[in-house]
Amino acid sequence: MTGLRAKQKADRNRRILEAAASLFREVGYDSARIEDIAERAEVSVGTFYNYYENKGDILVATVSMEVEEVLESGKGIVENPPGATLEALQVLIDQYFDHSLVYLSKEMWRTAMATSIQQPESPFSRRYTELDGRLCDQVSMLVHKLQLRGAVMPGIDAIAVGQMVFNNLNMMFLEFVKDEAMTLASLKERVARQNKPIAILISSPRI
Amino acid sequence: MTGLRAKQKADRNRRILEAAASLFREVGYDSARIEDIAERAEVSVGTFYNYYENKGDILVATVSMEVEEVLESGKGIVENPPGATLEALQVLIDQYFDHSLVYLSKEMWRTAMATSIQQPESPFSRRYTELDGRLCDQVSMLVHKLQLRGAVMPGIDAIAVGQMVFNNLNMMFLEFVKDEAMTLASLKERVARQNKPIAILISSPRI
DNA sequence: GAAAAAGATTGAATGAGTTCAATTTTTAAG
DNA sequence: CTTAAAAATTGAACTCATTCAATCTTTTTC
Repeated sequence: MTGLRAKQKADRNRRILEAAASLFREVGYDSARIEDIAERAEVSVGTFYNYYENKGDILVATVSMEVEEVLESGKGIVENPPGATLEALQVLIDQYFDHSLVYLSKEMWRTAMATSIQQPESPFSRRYTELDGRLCDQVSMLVHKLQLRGAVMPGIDAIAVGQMVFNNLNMMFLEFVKDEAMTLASLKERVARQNKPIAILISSPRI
Repeated sequence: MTGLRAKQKADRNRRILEAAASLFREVGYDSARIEDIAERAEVSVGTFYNYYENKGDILVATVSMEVEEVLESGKGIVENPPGATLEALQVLIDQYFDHSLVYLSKEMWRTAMATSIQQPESPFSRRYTELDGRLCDQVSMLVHKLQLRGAVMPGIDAIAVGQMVFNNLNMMFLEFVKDEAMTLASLKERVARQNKPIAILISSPRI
């Protein structure tokens, strides 16, 4: 038996996720009613709740897919970063930022972040948090890689530095999505300024 | 005329805020119904909404009062910080953390933060964001003060460093309130480790 | 292949936050 | 003091998100 039940389940799950993602994009998160999502996915409201704990949950699921892409695209940069410390950090971080608004609006980010904070125990919030952790690790890995190459001084705690740089950029991104008027360019600029001191200080002195 | 209307307004506002704060403390945020808050404040539900845009708003207002106290208590440390850079930073930050759970539960922090993210335009969210900015400035001021004293090297961008340290501790605090199992002690420990590299690097070398 | 068990779906009912037209209270004008 | 205008209050009605007992579908058992 291939499992009819499993197949139907996977199919319904996909339909619900797609229905929600498209509706969120079309009318925004708040105006998308569960009833509408269910209708578009051709299931009942009750079934929706069988697949997702609540409305916020499905948004976080949508966002998680996005973060996964960002994570993937960062891999290449960590594999083979530019030589200078500050430049390497900026290239990776700008990559993160550039990806952020391709599929998601600031409003969607706000709601997703708010949900993951408010209900940290829900399965999709856990996934979001876990992905955040992996992004953080990626930054630490970059610092470590630069250290192996000699661009960053030995003896520096790469993990600690990576966490601080990541937490800073994450908080700055949060400010960015909170402020509709703030541009991507000004976000990058500000974070670049913040990264400069630490990047210079951890770099090996030129001989 | 002293303005009967103004007096009544201030009084109602105080009653609503106190009713909400006490109810949140007694039964938690979710279980406190607007109807109950209104009843305890001796106003109608409609009046509640005349003073606060929504339920989250009044929690953010409560939390803001708390942050104001933290800000105040930090002043003394910035005025006269310990000599060593890392120690000075830790004393200030631990002070922040110790204050955080005196009146507010993790659940209340989560909801307040989530609300201020989701509705950044509401008046009380603005206030919360502004207070966060002032906390950030306080950390920058500390770095600057240490710089004037010679503990931190001249030429370091104190504002940039302060922002990074603050954003990091803020994000770590967010992780802390998201995780019911995480203790205050382990939060402090982790942040201390993260602060160590930057604190050492910006410090003036011992002669 | 029939019957029982397990797993999913369903949508009407529930409940809490939010709105708004009617009403009351306060202030300003004559 | 009376009256008109402005400001606030009120609570019943409304809108969704969420729940759950009844029903239907799939799987397992014999």
